[in-house]
This record gives sequence, structure tokens and C-alpha cells, in this order.
Amino acid sequence: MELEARLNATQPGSVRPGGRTAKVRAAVLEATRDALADSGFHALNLDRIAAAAGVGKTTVYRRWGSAVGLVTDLLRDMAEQSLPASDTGSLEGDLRANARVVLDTLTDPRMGPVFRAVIAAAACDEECADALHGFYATRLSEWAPVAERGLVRGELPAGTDPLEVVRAVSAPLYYRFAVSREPLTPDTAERAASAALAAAGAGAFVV
Amino acid sequence: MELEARLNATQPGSVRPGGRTAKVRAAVLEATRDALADSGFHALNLDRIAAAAGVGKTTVYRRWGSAVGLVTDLLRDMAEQSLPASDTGSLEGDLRANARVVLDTLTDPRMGPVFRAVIAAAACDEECADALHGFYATRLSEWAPVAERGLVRGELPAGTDPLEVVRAVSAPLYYRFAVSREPLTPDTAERAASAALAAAGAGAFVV
DNA sequence: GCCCTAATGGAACTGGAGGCCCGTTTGAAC
DNA sequence: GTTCAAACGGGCCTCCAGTTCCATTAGGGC
Repeated sequence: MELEARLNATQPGSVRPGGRTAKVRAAVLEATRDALADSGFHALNLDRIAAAAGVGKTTVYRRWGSAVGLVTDLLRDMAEQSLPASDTGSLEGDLRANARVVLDTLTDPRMGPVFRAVIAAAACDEECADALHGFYATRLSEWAPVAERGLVRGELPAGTDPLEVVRAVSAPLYYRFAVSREPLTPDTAERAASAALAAAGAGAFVV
Repeated sequence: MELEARLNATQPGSVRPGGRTAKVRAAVLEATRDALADSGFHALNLDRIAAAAGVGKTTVYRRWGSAVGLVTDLLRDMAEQSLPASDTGSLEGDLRANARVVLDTLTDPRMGPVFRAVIAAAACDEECADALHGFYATRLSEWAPVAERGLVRGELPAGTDPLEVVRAVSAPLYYRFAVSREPLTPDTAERAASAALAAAGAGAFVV
């Protein structure tokens, strides 16, 4: 599709998002999740997705255009589902809980491949990269209150950047997951949480 | 190519790796680097690579098979070039130097896209994932002496895992680079180094 | 309930990625 | 320098991802 046409025309599915259109999107994204879980991003085939979703392949090509477009929309769908942060009463407890949530997500046989695909797609496409950035901006801000409460309770030095504390918990897990490809164990999550806590406590994230 | 054939037959280029074969590989990998730098992984086209390298497209398909195969070999090529660790005399200095090296690599207009491609390809293919794992296993072990010297100097608690210290420096940078897609600045590198130092100093990486 | 058009879906088409054949070139062993 | 097979490369072909066309279905405003 021409760039100009995309910008001027309304996106398919945006003008009349009721009944059928919404069902088509749900079925297609569901089929995409299934396909990613059992064959991964490289094997994503829009014809098969259409067949699995019980939808015309023309529709899939028209609305999503490519595997990257499909994964980008899947990411937007994920971004809509908020993941509430925990509140255990201590910074340490909350950071451990966060590390555990990230670990469980990345090692989940269904969600793990989705996250791999999303990271790969973002490496291939700027629009997807923006969506991924937005997704994590939301997730990080949802967990930032954990650090803010820690600040109020005096568990962190004044001036500590709450977002940076939350990032520090996720980073080692994602590094193993997507970069060094090392196994993710509960132990890894524990260490990520305690390292973040120690670094933050020492003032490493004071701006 | 059939799986069985790949396993039994010798890989093209492995029996007679002299003159022409080596030149072909160098030219193709060079063309791949160029293509990644200006159009990214998704635009990688084996026909164009062959043309740019001045090589028959049959050769490229036969030896590398696909874009992922090409990137996997590029990764193996990168793994052969060792990157010596610094030795500034202090753990802090060495960790800062390491953070700086990683930052410079990821923000380099030529190397950045290559690393993105490698991460994306590894998310699509197990063989590439293994190669990526091997690459970072090597890199991490090259920098581990930095932490080992710190241990000897008493800058780290006894029992600290040297690899874990080095991982802690890279993780926040790669997290921003590939996952949350946030900008990488010199400041980010500084903070990664000092956070790793603080966490390690507090005994967060004692096994 | 009626109309209008957004959205879907079937079917046929097409371009190019990727594979195959086979003659040519060139390392490497002697 | 001769030999032999590994590796290369040009040309041809196949197949399917992605597109186009148009008829059909079904939201949503009235």
C-alpha cells in the first residue's frame, strides 16, 4: 500500500469497529499468538494465519499487511491489558515480585515466543519499535510507584529516579532472554531484584 | 537443503577454504554489513547481496541459504575478532571502560544495525541463537578478568561471580537498545557501570 | 426496517525469492 | 605442471507470498 494512501485513507477496521470487525481482529491475533507459540516469528505465514482464524486472507493482508504489522498490532493489544504492580509493603518485596512477574512472562511457553517475536519485529520496523517503546513506557510507569513508595518510606536515597530502579530489575532478565540467550531461572530473578535494590540503595540511580 | 544432507555432507567452503572461497565469504559478509547498515535486517535480499558482492546468487543461496544464515555467519565472523578488555588498575575504571565500549558499539551507525539484526535473527532461528550465545559467552569471559582482578584487590566480596558483574554492566544498555528502545547516552553507560559496581560491592553477585 | 458503504472473502493473477542444472573456474595434492 | 574434485556462476524454472478485482455481507445512522 502506498504511504500517501495509508496516511489519507482511514485504516481498515477503524471506521466501523463493531461486531464482525472486532471478531476478525480477535481471531487473527489469537491465531497469531498460537502460530508464534509453536513455530516462532520466522515461520509466520499470513495465509496460514487467515486459515487458522477462519478469515479471508485478503482481509489479513489488507488490515495488517505483513508479519511485522501483525506482531505490531498484537503488541498494541498487549499494551491495552494493564498489569497492576504489587504492593507488599517493602521495596524489596515489590522488586522481587516484579522480577518474578517478568521471569514468569518470559519463560511462559505462550508468552515467551510472543515477546521474542515482538523484539525481533521491532528490530525490523520503526513503527513496531515505537509500539514496543510505548509498551515498556507504560509497563515501567505502572511499576514506578513501587519505587516512589520506597522513596517515601526512606528505603531509597532522595533524588532516586523511580523508573531507573524498575528498569534495573528487568534489564538482566531481558538481557539473558534476548541477547546472551542464557537460561532464565528463579535464581536469576532473585539476583536481579537484589542487585537493583543494592544499586538503588547505594545511590546509583540518583539523577 | 535437506537436514540429513547438511549433517552428512561437508559444508560448502569448509573443505577448500583457500583463496577464492575466502574472498567470496569476505565480500558477501562485507556486503551484508553494508546492507544492514543502510536498510536493516528486514530488507536483506540475497540476490542484491550477491550482486553487491560481485558474486553469483547461486553461491550465496548454496552457502548461506537465507538471510538468517547470512547473519549467523556474520556473527561467527564477529566472534573471531576478539575485543581485549581494559586494565585501568581499578574495578571502577574497568567497568566504566566496558560500559563505554558497549555503548560505542551499539550506537555506532555501522555496528548498531548489525547487532539489531543479530538479535532479531537469533529470535527466529535456534542455530543463530546458539551462535549469539557463544558470541556473548566469549565476550563475557574476555571481560571477566576485570572482575577477577577486582576480587584479588579486595574491591569485591569473596565469592562474587565475575561473569555476573560483567553481565550487569551490559544488561541495562542492551535492554534500552533492543527492548524498551530508549535512547543510549554516555550518561546511561556511566550509570550502568556504577550500578553494577554498587550491586557487586554489596554482595549481590555472591554465588 | 431501510439504505449506504465499510469491511470481508473468494478467485484469479503476478513478480520475484529461492532452487536446479550443468558447464567453468580454481584450490590443493602429488 | 598435471590432475581432480570443490566451489563458483549463468540461465532457466517453479511456486507461493502478496495483490487486485469484484461480488457479498453486515455495521450503523436515519
